[in-house]
Amino acid sequence: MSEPRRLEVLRAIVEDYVHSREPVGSKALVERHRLGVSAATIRNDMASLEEEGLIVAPHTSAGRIPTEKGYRRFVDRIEDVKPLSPAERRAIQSLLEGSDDMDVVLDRTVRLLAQLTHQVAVIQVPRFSDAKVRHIELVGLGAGQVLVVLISTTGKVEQRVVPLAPETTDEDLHDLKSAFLAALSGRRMEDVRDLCQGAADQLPPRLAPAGAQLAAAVGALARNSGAERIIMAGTANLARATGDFSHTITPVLEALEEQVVLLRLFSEMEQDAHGISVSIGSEHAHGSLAETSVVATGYVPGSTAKVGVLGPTRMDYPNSIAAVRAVARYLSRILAG
Amino acid sequence: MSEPRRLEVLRAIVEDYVHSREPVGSKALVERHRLGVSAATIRNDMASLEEEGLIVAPHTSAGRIPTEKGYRRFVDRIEDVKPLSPAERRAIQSLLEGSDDMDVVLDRTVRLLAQLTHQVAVIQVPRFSDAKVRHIELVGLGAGQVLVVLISTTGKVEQRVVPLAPETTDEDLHDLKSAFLAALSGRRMEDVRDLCQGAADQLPPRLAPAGAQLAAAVGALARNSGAERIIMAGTANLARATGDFSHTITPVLEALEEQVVLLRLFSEMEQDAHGISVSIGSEHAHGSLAETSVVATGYVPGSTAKVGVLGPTRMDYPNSIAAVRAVARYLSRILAG
DNA sequence: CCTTAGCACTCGACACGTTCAAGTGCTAAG
DNA sequence: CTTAGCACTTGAACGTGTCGAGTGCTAAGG
Repeated sequence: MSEPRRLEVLRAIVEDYVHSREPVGSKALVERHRLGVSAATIRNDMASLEEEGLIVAPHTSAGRIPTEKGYRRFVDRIEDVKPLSPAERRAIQSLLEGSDDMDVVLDRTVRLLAQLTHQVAVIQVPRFSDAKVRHIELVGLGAGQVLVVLISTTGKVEQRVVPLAPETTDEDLHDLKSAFLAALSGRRMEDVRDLCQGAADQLPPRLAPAGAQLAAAVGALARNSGAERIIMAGTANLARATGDFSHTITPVLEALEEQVVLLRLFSEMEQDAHGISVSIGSEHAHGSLAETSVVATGYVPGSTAKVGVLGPTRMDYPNSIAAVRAVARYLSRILAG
Repeated sequence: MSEPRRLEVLRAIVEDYVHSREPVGSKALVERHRLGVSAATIRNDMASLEEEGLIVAPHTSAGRIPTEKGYRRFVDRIEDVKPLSPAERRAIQSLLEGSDDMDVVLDRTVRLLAQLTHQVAVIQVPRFSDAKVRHIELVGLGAGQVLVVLISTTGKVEQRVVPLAPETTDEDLHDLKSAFLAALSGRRMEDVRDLCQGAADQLPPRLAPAGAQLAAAVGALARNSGAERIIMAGTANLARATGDFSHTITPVLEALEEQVVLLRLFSEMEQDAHGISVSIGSEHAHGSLAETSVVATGYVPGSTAKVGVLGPTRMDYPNSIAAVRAVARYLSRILAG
């Protein structure tokens, strides 16, 4: 009962089960894989694997299916990521080339990844904690409304419409803009809120009320600029992959709408040796994602931002890992260029 | 066999079926509704309704379920929209008050509507075809990159990062900004593209290459500013409502990801007497939405922008109509204020 | 002409028993 | 350690019979 062969059996079971969605038995295994031994031997191996908790039999006379622990062992044993097919490489290349706005690139990427893996693809947009204030613009819209625009050194733009006393003139706005610009230009986004306060306090009394309101708005924008956000695509794949278990898809869709859950999950994942994180089923404590796995990796060196896919525990891990890694590499190359 | 009673029977069938999801028979009908006649009479009425094509029996000895035509007749007969419950009114009021950025308001609204109706809620963000250029800003980001910001009179901000020859100085940028601003300020968004071309042509030769690039970018932004967009929430409700028909939920989710389908659908809907559009099942030709209905209405007087819900044909139309109408009213009030 | 009671009829849902085959664990021999 | 053989378990599939919901029809009554 050699250990390497047992793991080979586990691999075969996982592969067949992912492919067929049905418990796989000893006989089918020796037929589909050249294992060089008979079904009886496989049965002995399976018994050991079951004792180890890597596979289970749903009922007495059915084949075995991998447990979460089994998937984990399987994933950990993946040594070299199989490269994508030329067609897939071409798809990535053609879809992502043509430098564009970051939001556009991320949007395309997430769709592409969903298509490549047939899973739900997710991208956490990078946060740039070291962003600084590059510019501020106050634009009167008439009707006592002012549009406040805050631009960071990373090219991120936040805007908000603020109601202001109608008697505020364009000159007043100009003065206010100068004051805020002087106080904030080049400062770190995290500090903006406090600095706004200070700037507003030093304004001439005539501008004080407007200044206070604007300070609050700018502060909110700065905080907003650091807000984490998630974009995704391919939720339809979830329905297709899950079969007819509507009770299992509902909580997942709910969790996906609550971006907070995913953000927490991402932040808790630990990268493995290949720089890719895989979280399987109940390994993440979020109950609504009990039967789903996540494969993710970072794509911006300095940041915690991640890109990945999410699907049923019974998913094609090698393919997902390969696609996620490839997409992340292209992505970071594009964003760096 | 009075016509009014027959329609009353149809109403009862629709209501019961929506509630129970099971074919409803004559006996159950007289028990649950005070129709004042016996089951036998109801049976005669049902036979007529079936002949009219308003209801069908899935098989010989089952109750009847409404056809699309039946739902249509039912919806057309809704005279006065039942008002929302006080609790629901309060929910709307408390969630939507506190004036904020439009995107934030729309985001909250779509979630609220999904919660109120237990359906998928959809909002088409308004396009403002009469928007004019309010401001342009060029912000150097270093590394030969420039952030182009285009602000419309409606407070909409579009931005894009453009690569530019690194030797372009801040002064050059200032000149370019002045040139574009002079050419575009106050002009209609639709004309921006052509005007950009003209402005770029008149630049001094030194700035011509940069100007051409920027002109292209600004033109793209202007067109982008008019792009239609859709936000939605409550996809999990779809899974819950659909039961275990995974084959019916998949194409719907796919259609929802393809915003184009929804935009087309919205544009093709015709408002009924109450200003609310209801499209039932195959009334809209989009195959993937064969068994789904849409209830929608406009919420910005001048625009085609719509807010609505989407769900299975077997949905609670009165409630959906009431919620959509109420939310649309609050929304337009907020956006107008 | 409409309503109603009664009745025969249809047909899916359900419960039950039987068969079938996949798959296992065990044992004994190589 | 591997393997063939075999008894055993058990879910899935199938056929059968019963049950009941629901219908359509007919004939009688207002």
